[in-house]
Amino acid sequence: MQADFRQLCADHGIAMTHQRQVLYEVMQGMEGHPSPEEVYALVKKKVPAVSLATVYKNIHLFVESGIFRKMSMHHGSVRVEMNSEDHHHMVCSKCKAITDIGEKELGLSPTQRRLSDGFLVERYSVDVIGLCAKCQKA
Amino acid sequence: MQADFRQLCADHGIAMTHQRQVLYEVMQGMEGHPSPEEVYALVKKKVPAVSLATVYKNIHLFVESGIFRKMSMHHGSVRVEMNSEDHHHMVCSKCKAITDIGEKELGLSPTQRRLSDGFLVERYSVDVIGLCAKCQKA
DNA sequence: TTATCGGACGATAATACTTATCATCTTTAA
DNA sequence: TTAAAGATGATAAGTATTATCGTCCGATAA
Repeated sequence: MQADFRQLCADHGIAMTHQRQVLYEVMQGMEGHPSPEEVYALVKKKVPAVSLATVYKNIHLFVESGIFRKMSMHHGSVRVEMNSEDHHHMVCSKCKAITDIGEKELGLSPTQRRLSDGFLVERYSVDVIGLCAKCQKA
Repeated sequence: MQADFRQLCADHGIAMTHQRQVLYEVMQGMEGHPSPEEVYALVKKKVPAVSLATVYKNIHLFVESGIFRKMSMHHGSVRVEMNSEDHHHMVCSKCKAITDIGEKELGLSPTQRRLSDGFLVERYSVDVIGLCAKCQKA
């Protein structure tokens, strides 16, 4: 599996380092939209000398090189998307909780590949704003 | 028109002050997604003694009371939506430029009012990620 | 109109998050 | 194996935002 990560790095044109490997594995094991601090805390358990700056730098590197996808909206800090399925987000306007919802379940399948001004579509990202079940009761 | 703003404040349950009125009028005159600093710069021309903190506090107040809508995604700072038409956003994955696109033009009209886990839909906010015309050439 | 009181204001300190700097160490490629 | 390029850790600095607090303003009642 170290070989796997080495290959992944090669495929994405970045150097393979021990810190990056641990960071990648830790992030793979997390769900939802972890913050840099949360990732840092876990990486530190395996590499106590790791620096927060390294975590930030490599999260950005992973995002830029396409290994992970960024989803920073609605949080006060940078977040990375750990759900690799096609999905969107439900955002509660009251408690701000963010829940994933599958593309199919959302029942929204845009097809246009080119929009006004010649904008070339890569993908759609939908936020459904509303009230979660818990906040409806209150 | 001062009476208008007074009424608006009353309708939204907030007190009317000179600073708030100027802030509101300045923001009404801005397009796109101005940052607090940009708003502050303009307000300062009319009320030189205004504090940046007041601008922040009242932008939040306007958003919380429903006078304006927040759209903070993709920017490094809080942004307010000045386009009152129903619309979504096209985000260039290369240059990060954000352009509005009308609801109709997007060709996406979701209808579901209730989603999984009983989530009650208020509205949909769609970000189209892709390449703007300029970045496609380069 | 004036007195009163709660909320709003301005100045600025503090905080949260993120990035920059730089000396040292590790990877990569020859 | 070795030199060059790049990565790391420690920490300073930067950016955006929020908290604090003494003073002042605006809404209400008299």
